[in-house]
Amino acid sequence: MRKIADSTVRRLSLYLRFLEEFEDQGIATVSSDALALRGGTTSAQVRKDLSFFGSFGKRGLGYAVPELAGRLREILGLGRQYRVILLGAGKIGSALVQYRGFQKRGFEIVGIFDVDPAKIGKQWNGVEVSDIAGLESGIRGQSIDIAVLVTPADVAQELADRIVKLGVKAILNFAPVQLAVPDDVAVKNVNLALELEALSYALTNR
Amino acid sequence: MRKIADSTVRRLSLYLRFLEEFEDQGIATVSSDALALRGGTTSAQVRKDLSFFGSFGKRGLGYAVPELAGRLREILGLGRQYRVILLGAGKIGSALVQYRGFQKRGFEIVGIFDVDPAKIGKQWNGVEVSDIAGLESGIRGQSIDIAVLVTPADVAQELADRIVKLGVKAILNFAPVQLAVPDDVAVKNVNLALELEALSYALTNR
DNA sequence: ATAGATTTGTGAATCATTTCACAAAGTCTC
DNA sequence: GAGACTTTGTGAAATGATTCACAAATCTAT
Repeated sequence: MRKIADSTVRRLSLYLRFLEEFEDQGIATVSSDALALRGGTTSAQVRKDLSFFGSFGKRGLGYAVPELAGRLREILGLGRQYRVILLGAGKIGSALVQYRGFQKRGFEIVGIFDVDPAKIGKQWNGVEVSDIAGLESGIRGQSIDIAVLVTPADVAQELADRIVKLGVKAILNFAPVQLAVPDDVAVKNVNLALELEALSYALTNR
Repeated sequence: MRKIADSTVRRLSLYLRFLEEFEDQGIATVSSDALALRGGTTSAQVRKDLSFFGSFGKRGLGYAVPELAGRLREILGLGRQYRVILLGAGKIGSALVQYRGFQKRGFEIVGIFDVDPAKIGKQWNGVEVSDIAGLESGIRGQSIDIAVLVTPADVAQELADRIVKLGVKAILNFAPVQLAVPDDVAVKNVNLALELEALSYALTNR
């Protein structure tokens, strides 16, 4: 498959969200212009984004809302369950476990690991927190799709190495470090400090 | 000032973090190549990024670590305190309040607001949670630099409108919606669902 | 001092993304 | 069903971001 820009994939996710809104409102068809308006972009951008994957619209009419939503779910790979482990049972991890959007989209947390003896053994939303020392044996045989790294910066790389060795191909990294991983492992970073500093920059340079 | 790409600003933040690491290790000078290696980019990229703001290096030698760090702090506007309010006292909000990096970089949480009577009145890290109905009177006269939106999606836009009216020029938005704000207000989105779906896409299309 | 090795700063070239603009296909009205 | 109107899909053009490549500046060693 042709290389699709990251920005395009992000917009597809947005479009899907908007389509679901429209679906709830009982709207049957939508034009690229309406989608663009909702998402703060242009109609040409919407059509170009979709055109990478096929042609889903009807000229003169627009897109059938449920159909396009279905196609986008397919493209984004949302038609199945993903098995997720959480590395780090701190504040952010705790917030994530209870985040409903997680479950709703098919991302199921099947394991939580930490080093803190005070946390190990506790039940978190029906999942027991395990000792991270037993990571390898704990998930033996199970296939894990995504690992969420919510640890201090200084152990993030070491843990990334361990989960890569276990065959995990996708990492959502909250630790404020730049992870080094093989090319076939996808990493997305959520870096709060970076966002704040970008705001600081915006406030300073106006 | 010339328009600087968002990606450039993000990289500057990264460089600053690396420079601080080097400073801790007592390294006095660093080449664009060393910085690039640490950040997973190229030396030309580093030099180009910096060149938008001046020329800070010495040919044949590299960059003086503390000096460049200082310049970057200046460029990013990190030389001062920012007054931050938190809208929404949920799980994520709670995690943010205790996040040390926040304080360390000069972002001070001066107000927390929620609708839940069970939360109003509680002390969070020394800051009292206030009724969001009193937002306008609560911050009267105080200047607020940044608002962090950690609310359900359905009230996010309404709250954004209210804080924009109060003169806030920067918003960090955790709600999974696309906010509509005037051009002179900077918005950064942190959208967990989007990141997960980008990973889902990456896992699907390989 | 000189020669050779480094490393910056930056135009030019390349590569990537977005926007334009319009033919083709369809809808809607009367 | 004819004509006016809408809206898609997509090459081509424009804009934006990254990489190349090299002169100029400085350092190091002798």
